[in-house]
Amino acid sequence: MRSRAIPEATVARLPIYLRALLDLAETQRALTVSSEELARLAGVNAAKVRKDLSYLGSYGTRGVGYDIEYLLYQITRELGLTQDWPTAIVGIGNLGRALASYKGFSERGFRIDALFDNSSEAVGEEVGGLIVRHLDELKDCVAESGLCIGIIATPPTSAQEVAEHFVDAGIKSILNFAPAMVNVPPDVNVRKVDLSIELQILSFYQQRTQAIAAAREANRRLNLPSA
Amino acid sequence: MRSRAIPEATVARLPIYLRALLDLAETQRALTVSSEELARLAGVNAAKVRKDLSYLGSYGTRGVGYDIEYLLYQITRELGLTQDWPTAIVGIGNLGRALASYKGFSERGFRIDALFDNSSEAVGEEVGGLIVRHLDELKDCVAESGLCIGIIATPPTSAQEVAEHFVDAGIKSILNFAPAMVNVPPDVNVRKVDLSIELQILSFYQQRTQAIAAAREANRRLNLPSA
DNA sequence: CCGACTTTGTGATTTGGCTCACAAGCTGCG
DNA sequence: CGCAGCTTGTGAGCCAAATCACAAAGTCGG
Ligand SMILES: NC(=O)c1ccc[n+]([C@@H]2O[C@H](COP(=O)([O-])OP(=O)(O)OC[C@H]3O[C@@H](n4cnc5c(N)ncnc54)[C@H](O)[C@@H]3O)[C@@H](O)[C@H]2O)c1
Ligand SMILES: NC(=O)c1ccc[n+]([C@@H]2O[C@H](COP(=O)([O-])OP(=O)(O)OC[C@H]3O[C@@H](n4cnc5c(N)ncnc54)[C@H](O)[C@@H]3O)[C@@H](O)[C@H]2O)c1
Repeated sequence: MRSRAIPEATVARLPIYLRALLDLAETQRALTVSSEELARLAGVNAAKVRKDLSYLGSYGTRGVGYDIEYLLYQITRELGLTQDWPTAIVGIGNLGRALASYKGFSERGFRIDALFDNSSEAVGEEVGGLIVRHLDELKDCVAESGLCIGIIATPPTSAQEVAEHFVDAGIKSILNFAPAMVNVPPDVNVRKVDLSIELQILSFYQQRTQAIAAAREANRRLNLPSA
Repeated sequence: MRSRAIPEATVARLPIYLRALLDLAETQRALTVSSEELARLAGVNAAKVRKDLSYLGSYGTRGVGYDIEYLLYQITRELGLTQDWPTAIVGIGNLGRALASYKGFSERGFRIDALFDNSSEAVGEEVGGLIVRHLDELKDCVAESGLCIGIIATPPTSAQEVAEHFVDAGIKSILNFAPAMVNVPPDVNVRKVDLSIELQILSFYQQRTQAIAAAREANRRLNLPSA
């Protein structure tokens, strides 16, 4: 067995390769793909693709490329997507509803199995083919149906509370959409998705280029050489 | 003027500090905050906070900490959030609707100003106080109301097409929710948010810990020393 | 005003990941 | 079979970012 330490940065790219390979497999233009082409599809450079794939083992053939089906299988296996991951969403508001009715998750092995809320309006409602249950039922539900992944889609003020419910129920992987930090024991893995942050980063770079353009314009008017 | 090159990693954390500071400012417990406390609130370590803030200038006071209001203002300015950024969403389906009715964006200076779709069902409908318009009107609309940021919330097959509409209309900052690469000219900034990828990364680490637990269990049964 | 204490700001070092460049290895053809 | 042409796999060097560690600069109590 080789060194079983795949760099984090590589893990984060495997799903991108996976998607690109699925697209390739569908359009059946060829049985193999070169690191060059995969790089183009994934939007990274070829050396990075090769290095990333080399952490999984030597699955390519020199002079030919990578067998698409085989590579698909290996990445799927490495990411743990050969099994389904029963997933629960807590907080069935605007975002929770969108997530609950999204087909793309189950296509990738994430079966949304249960929805929870604590408001009497939401509980009992049907969303995306599931009945919304009360948060209090979470623990029993995890015990019964072996839920593995928890998604937080409540307002930020409730995020910590919901995280604690998840931890208490034995869930070890949490995806948090609320713009708030949550504290959990070290054996629980939390990932945060913050959509506002992405916009703010865009804002930073856009402002910067606008500022540069404005400065250049000002210089031009003053007949100074551009910096 | 000091070295105007803020590391990317720092830029990505500024919004996190901003949020933490806003929380602090609301609960008015103190006028200043130490790097230690800010670090705790932001979920990073204190040295990193200090180094990040030092890129903006020396806004702290030794022995005391950082003035919350002043730091808030500086980060806001640095991120370009002293102005509003008129934003458009294309693709008013499940996700687009959730985004359109989300109040958190406008609170942070991202005013959702226009919604577009290309299906006759969606066009004309009212969502979050705005009338959905046809994608063909995008260019005129950008010219009129100076839209700055474009959000793609269409299926992946349409992502490239929508991106080209944005580019054609002169938009320089794009946030892409569709799981697909888009190619744009180098002066356009695209950020991608892929929710499935986050789940897949969780899956990887969960599978890994499960595998380790299973191996340990197997060893125990065989009366071998644990690895 | 002094000395104990707190907290910043930043050089120095370490770490992790990216890129380059090329030998190794495969294919196919004459 | 040998050679030309690809493409992988990976060591080496490079660069950005994380962390460390501490002097500098402030506060506060007496
Ligand atoms: N809607 C978006 O597009 C969007 C975008 C970015 C971030 N977010 C974030 O996602 C989260 C959800 O956003 P939303 O727009 O869906 O909000 P929402 O107000 O529409 O829905 C929140 C839901 O959570 C439920 N809830 C509240 N406290 C709860 C608790 N303790 N236990 C269980 N359920 C609880 C509420 O009953 C409600 O149904 C928020 O944190 C928001 O900041 C949303
Ligand atoms: N819904 C979710 O929770 C979720 C989660 C993760 C990712 N996504 C991604 O976000 C995107 C949108 O998801 P959704 O669930 O809202 O899909 P959806 O099918 O509900 O909505 C897509 C909308 O885009 C419109 N559209 C299609 N082609 C268009 C075009 N060329 N120009 C303008 N409008 C067009 C459609 O008319 C529809 O209204 C998808 O790419 C999806 O993969 C969604």
